Amino acid sequence: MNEIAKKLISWYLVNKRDMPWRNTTDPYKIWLSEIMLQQTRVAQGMPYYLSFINAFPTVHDLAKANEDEVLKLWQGLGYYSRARNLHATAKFVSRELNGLFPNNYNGLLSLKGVGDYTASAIASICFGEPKAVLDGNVFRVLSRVFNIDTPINESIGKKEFALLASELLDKDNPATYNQAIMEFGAIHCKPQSPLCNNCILIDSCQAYKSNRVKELPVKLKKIKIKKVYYNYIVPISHNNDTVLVKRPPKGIWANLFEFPLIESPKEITLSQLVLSDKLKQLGLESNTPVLYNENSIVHKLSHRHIYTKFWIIDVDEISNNKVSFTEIEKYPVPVLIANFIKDFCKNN
DNA sequence: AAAACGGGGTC
DNA sequence: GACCCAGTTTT
Repeated sequence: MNEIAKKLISWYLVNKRDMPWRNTTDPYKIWLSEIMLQQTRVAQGMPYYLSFINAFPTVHDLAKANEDEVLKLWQGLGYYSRARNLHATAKFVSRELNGLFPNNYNGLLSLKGVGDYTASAIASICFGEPKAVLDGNVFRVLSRVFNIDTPINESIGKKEFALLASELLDKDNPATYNQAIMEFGAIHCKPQSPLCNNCILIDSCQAYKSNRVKELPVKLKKIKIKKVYYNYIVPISHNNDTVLVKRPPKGIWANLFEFPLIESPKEITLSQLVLSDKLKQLGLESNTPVLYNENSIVHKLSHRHIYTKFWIIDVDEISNNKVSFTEIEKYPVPVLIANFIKDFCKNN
């Protein structure tokens, strides 16, 4: 075993955090944890993992659920295609594979929602297959230890780091090694304020030697944030019913529920809202909308800022997509909508 | 190769 | 405000 792998594993055995998915090699649990932790911090994913295992102890239980139930439990975790792919894969494994997950990298890679990282993680942790994981932590640790400034989000960089990662892998113990380098990146070789003054790799770290730790890893192509303007129409009937509609199966918040939505190129006023014939299409032209929030609520996602206004309309009766406020919490909704419902119910 | 896809933590 | 997180899929 190479010297760096040896040090990482020694460090890991002493410093690893105790996590529920670290006490098992059950592919179902490892798979679930890996999907949940894609682009997600452990602290954020943990409560979701526990509630999923509680609700769906086996892949068969998850397979039997409705997609709405799965999305509801996923609510707030983001990247909802993960939840839909999770459910689809559970149904596939339960029904087509007799509940047995593929036991190798290539088989795992064919599952929906399982890419190179996740297939490597499951294959190594559950089956001891010598595949090196390459995630944000590994990019960071390797870029620093070897002082590599190739951009990690371009294909040339991915190839270079993938080669290096597989060379460094301890092929006799890929499960421990992979978790060790990720854990080391997560809690020691952190993005900001890495703990260089007390580091097991201090003698090996080329970036530290060159005082370049802060600059690594290099990532190019900053994402551009788009502004969008959402006007939600919230009908309220006398007996406390409202309307929720299901979003389309593609795009942001796919298959989640929301109030009827009118998008506009910029913020609009009441008169502009009434002029739009959308209200007519919705059959909600009986009464005048009342703006609920004086200032637009800015909901910030990584790639867009959503400027949101909620408009309340009193109506006599609701014909389509009727939802009672007493049952509204059963529907999976974006955090933006959940926040509104919470605030609205507090004040009414 | 680039864009789309969430929400929350940290500095 | 900018960056990042146990990335994958679609365009």
